[in-house]
Amino acid sequence: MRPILESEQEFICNIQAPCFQSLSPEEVELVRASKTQVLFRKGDHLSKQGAFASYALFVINGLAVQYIEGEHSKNYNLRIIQPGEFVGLSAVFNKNTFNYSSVAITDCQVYLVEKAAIVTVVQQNGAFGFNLIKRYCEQNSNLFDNLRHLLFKQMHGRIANALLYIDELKGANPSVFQLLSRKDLADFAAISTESCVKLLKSFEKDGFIELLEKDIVVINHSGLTEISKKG
Amino acid sequence: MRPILESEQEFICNIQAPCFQSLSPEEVELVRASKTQVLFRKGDHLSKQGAFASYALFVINGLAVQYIEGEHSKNYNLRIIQPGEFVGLSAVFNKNTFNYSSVAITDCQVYLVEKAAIVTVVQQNGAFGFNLIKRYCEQNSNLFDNLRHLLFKQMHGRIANALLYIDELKGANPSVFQLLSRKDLADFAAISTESCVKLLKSFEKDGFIELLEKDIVVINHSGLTEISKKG
DNA sequence: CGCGAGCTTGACGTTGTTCAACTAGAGTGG
DNA sequence: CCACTCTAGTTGAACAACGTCAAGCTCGCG
Repeated sequence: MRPILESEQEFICNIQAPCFQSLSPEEVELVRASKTQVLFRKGDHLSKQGAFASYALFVINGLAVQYIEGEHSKNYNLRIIQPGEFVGLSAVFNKNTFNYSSVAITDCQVYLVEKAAIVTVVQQNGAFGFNLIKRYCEQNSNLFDNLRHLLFKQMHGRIANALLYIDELKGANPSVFQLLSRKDLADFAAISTESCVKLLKSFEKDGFIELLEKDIVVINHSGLTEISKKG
Repeated sequence: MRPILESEQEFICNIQAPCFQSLSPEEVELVRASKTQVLFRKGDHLSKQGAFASYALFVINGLAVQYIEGEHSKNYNLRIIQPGEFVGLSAVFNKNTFNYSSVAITDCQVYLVEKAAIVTVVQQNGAFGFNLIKRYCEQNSNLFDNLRHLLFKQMHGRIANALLYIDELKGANPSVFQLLSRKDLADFAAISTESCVKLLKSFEKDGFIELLEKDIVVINHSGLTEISKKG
């Protein structure tokens, strides 16, 4: 992770992301003034569960995995963070600690925006707040979906679901699967690495997927969907 | 569930709840105009997972259980909704369906507020939006906690946690435990009713709790906390 | 060439669910 | 007032799902 100077032309991004559109020029200036741009290297932590946070992160570029940490290096992967998404917003409004960790799986260009700036803008600008609430709502819905899967599906359904989720990202990012180890995959489904391996093999045998080196190709999309639903 | 006329003096509540404090007189009027007051009877559904929602609910009075529905009547109880809390806000900003169910465990006086009114106020009034975001954040944090418990703790820890959670509400509401069946309790910990019964007995045997008729008294608070932490 | 990390496989154990049977109280109708 | 049914609670035994362990394998890298 290294800070990036505003002068390094190639890295300067205007605050053009859709979610900043509703800001007034002064508000843009405020955000711009209270942000730092940082490059996280593959493997770096963007956020660490439980750590104090005086800023929120906004991903310009790259991919990261958001996960919950348990004891004994048991993690649960919630989602893959893509460009245009916030990380650690909750720290702004609530606890001022991150309630999840996230780690870069490719190099990531990220804005760190100071909490105070975000709070100010939200209070001034209803439209921006509205946008933020919508994002929260979406996150909330996703958490509910996660809970539903964990509670009511078993291994097969959960892995199928994880595969389908990651496969969706393949369009924008053809190498997603190569970026993830078996343990990473297992952690998306909240199962052990060994079970993950066994299930992948059995899915391959049954013609649902193909395992090439590190890549995974979904062959029978609807079949997997079926499994994911049935549990 | 029955609607209540504004003229029924005893049921008229001003919008005095803390979260409405930041509204301007016109905004208060807007909310007042687009709300209905309803009495839900014990056992009525305040919200039904998946159902369309054109309104959010605001609980004035009474208790309800918020839960996620799975197939085969397997539910997971998320929390007990108390006076002053919103239900179904996510429907306002996001999907326009409820992503959880909730059922009254005592009679509940509730405001139904039209989505449009809330959206308008949020967009106009940054402070109100800010407040709402904070509530969301809190809900989010709670969901993370729920996930953490489900993922990393086993039966004993989960039930201990559920007992402690409900016990906290006993102050404001001495009869909470009587309002909940063993299945309800089990659903808070996401275990089977049978396991719940067995665990309660064993906790009683070990002097952590006392089982009286339908009430449960926590005797060894710190012991339960220990169990809840250890898993 | 050797070493270590990630992957793979099968045997075994644990956790917690399911099933079936039994009990106790609460209502209901004759 | 007594059978009756119905629901909630209780118990133990059988079973399934899944994790853990131990061992071997492969491939990239020093």
